[in-house]
Amino acid sequence: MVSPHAGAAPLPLPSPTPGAPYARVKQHLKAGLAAGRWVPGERMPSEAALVAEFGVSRMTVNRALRELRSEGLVLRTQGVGTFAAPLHKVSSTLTIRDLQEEITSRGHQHQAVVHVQRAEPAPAALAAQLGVAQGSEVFHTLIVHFENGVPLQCEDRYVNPACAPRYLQADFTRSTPTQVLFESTALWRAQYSIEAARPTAQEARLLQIAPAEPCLVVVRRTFSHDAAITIARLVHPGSRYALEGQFTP
Amino acid sequence: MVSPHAGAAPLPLPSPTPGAPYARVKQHLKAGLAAGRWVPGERMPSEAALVAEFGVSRMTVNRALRELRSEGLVLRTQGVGTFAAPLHKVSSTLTIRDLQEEITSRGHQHQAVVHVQRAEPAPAALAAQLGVAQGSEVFHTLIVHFENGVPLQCEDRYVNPACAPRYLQADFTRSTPTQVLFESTALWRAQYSIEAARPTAQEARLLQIAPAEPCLVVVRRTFSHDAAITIARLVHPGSRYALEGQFTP
DNA sequence: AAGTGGTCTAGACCACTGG
DNA sequence: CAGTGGTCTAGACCACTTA
Repeated sequence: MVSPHAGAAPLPLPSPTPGAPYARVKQHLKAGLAAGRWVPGERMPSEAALVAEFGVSRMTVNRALRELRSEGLVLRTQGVGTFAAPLHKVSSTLTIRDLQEEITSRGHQHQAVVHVQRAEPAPAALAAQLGVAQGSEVFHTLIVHFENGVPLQCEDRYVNPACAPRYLQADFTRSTPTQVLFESTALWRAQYSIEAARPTAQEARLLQIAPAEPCLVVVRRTFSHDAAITIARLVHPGSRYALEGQFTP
Repeated sequence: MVSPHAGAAPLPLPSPTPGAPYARVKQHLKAGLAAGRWVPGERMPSEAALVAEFGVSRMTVNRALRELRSEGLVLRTQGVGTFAAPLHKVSSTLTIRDLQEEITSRGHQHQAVVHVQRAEPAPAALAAQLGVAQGSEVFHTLIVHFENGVPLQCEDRYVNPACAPRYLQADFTRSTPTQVLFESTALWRAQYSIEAARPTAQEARLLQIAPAEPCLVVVRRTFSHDAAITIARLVHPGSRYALEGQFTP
């Protein structure tokens, strides 16, 4: 047969399962895993076995298995075999969205009030984290974000000037620091810390909440290669904001 | 040439870049994106162009591009082309680990105290969320987890009996509810909500904290297919616990 | 030595988009 | 129509593990 499609019968062929062959193989295995057909750690059919079972080429079943592995559903070891992944590791991932994107996607109005936008000498601890000389100037912004007039986030941010020399020229009532910083930078990595804490006196005032109200505090450090780009402290009133996410294996 | 390797020159050939060809193509594009060679939204080389440039087969560049898309770095549209992904979406993912795993991986001691472990008639709201008849019995556990003797998490959990009939027989001082529930279930999905809030009076007492201390509250609903397995409210003292995570594109 | 996964190729057909 | 991505194949060579 010259090609998989050229050789197909001219009839519409009641396809056993719709979709591309690699997807059918993948779906079959996924269903088996969901049904507990293979206990975690148990050996699963080899590529050769699946080739025989489905009558497809090895590349096709290989792709199905490769994707299942990238989804964390199976473990594969060269020379050994494919195994159902032990799902004991209940670590999962949560999606964090950009606040402004979140607000506008809800169809609500986003508004930003800029309280600080200037260069400042960096305190020692901060200078170390940003990787700049102690006492050298860094950019500092303090912005409060509103959703339909309600203060939702207090964003206290320091930026490494070497990474974004024009940062202070931006109009943060129109675009957000995130947009300004990352519109040109393509690849970066970030560290998060999420905790519950009381706001500082200033934060309570800016967010118009009681000083004792619990707040969700996200600290985000962003790096490009090894240079630190920015450190942000994002404070949200606990009564008005929750991080939500989904996880599907 | 019969095979890519069979046809290779007998010389060791100073390989231009180490690694598999598809990985080289992928890495080349990734580096270009990191360097800003293509502005977000800009058109990138077609598969045919990359085939010519790297002297590899189309399947190979296709795999590289497919993986880049699954990593969210490029967008592809059939009949149109491949484009650098707009990085405006600064949504990122955060890893949530199982608390017990976290404690033991720190080399610390984990301890659990069980305060409630019984079947109860489900309140209306809960019955709806678990998808059981109102007033029917559900399993309820209330467990406090300690790290080296310090209370770190108050776990209030309801379980759908149909999904785990033997749940109440477990010894939760030895294994955790998570382990008991998911040692057999292979595929599931979960919804998270993370917020800052004050503890209830009972929670404050169990966690040995002041009633006004901010707490990090994680509510996790877990489903299998469409049946709800369990709903858990995990309360952590803000002063003792933070969720931490990394994000790399 | 046999079995397994990891990878590559050359060429093919298809569906879709755009001019 | 030409160009693009989406997919499949049959066969190949390799590295690795296990017996």
